[in-house]
Amino acid sequence: MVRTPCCKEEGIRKGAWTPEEDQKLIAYLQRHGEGGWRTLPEKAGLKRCGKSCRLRWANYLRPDIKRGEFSPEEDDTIIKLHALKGNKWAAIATYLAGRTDNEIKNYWNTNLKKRLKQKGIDPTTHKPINSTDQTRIGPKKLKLSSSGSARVLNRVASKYAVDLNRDLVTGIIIGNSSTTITDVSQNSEVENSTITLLNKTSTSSGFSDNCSFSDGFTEFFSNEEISDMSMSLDHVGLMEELKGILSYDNAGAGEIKGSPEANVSDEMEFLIDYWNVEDDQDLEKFVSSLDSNTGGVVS
DNA sequence: AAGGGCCTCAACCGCTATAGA
DNA sequence: CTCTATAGCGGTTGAGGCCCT
Repeated sequence: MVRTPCCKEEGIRKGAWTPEEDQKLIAYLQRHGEGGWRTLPEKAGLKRCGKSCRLRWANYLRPDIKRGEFSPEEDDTIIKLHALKGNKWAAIATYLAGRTDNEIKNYWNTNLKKRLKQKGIDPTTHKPINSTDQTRIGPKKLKLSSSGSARVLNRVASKYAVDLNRDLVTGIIIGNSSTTITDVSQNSEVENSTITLLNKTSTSSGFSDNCSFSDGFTEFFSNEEISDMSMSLDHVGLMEELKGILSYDNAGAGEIKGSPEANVSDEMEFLIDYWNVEDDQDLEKFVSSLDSNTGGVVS
């Protein structure tokens, strides 16, 4: 099937928007709200295609857009999220109130990327340049950086859950977990995902009792590593957040049958470049204890 | 002052995902 | 199930401004 281009008509304007066009678009959207982008231009008296109108609104005219320089905190958040998610600009934008995916993408390409390079860090892999083998040697404490630890968290979450749980863990890592946990209780999709996770891990002994994710977590990582990865949360806070997520709603074993299994090979694709054999071995040791309790190994 | 190169970022393009008929 | 419209995403482009020589 070949899609017809949205701007095929003659007389459709392209290029920079004039203040008059902006005013027409704002006025129309204030009266009628967002949506119906296909028919909007004609109704609003604009010689633009609907897509152009939507982008102009989403990236520039929306009243909640924050303009101006990025703060160091925002820089830090973008870098951490990029290490976790890659070029998923829309996903990254959800963690930065008032910033658009387009703005973050531009900022990354024009500023942050260069800055990382200047610091000797590969902006794609977030690993030091000219030391591609660095993470494969040396003791564990040296190879697990904060982003490495974050990746371990992601990997564990991925092993037991669908994307939404990984997002919750991401929330913890960048320090806005209270928001995401609040979202859990208000979003049935996230709730199901979280209960799925819980069921996977609680089918035998009960996850929040003697098969505690967070207990295993403290065995798996050193205090230094945990402290490193908690970033804006203290150690106890991080553990409590994890327990909170994993014991959400006190869902019992087997409450959800036939839940979609996380496809690790797909979900973990974003980690492949970062991961190394030792990480795998360490992780396997950790998760095998959970697997032996759940009776189900995702591979 | 001029002009060439570089940088920034709004806007566009091509594609996929999703919903509904 | 198929088809189509629409929304959304990520990559790319290009106009305009800035800087350097």
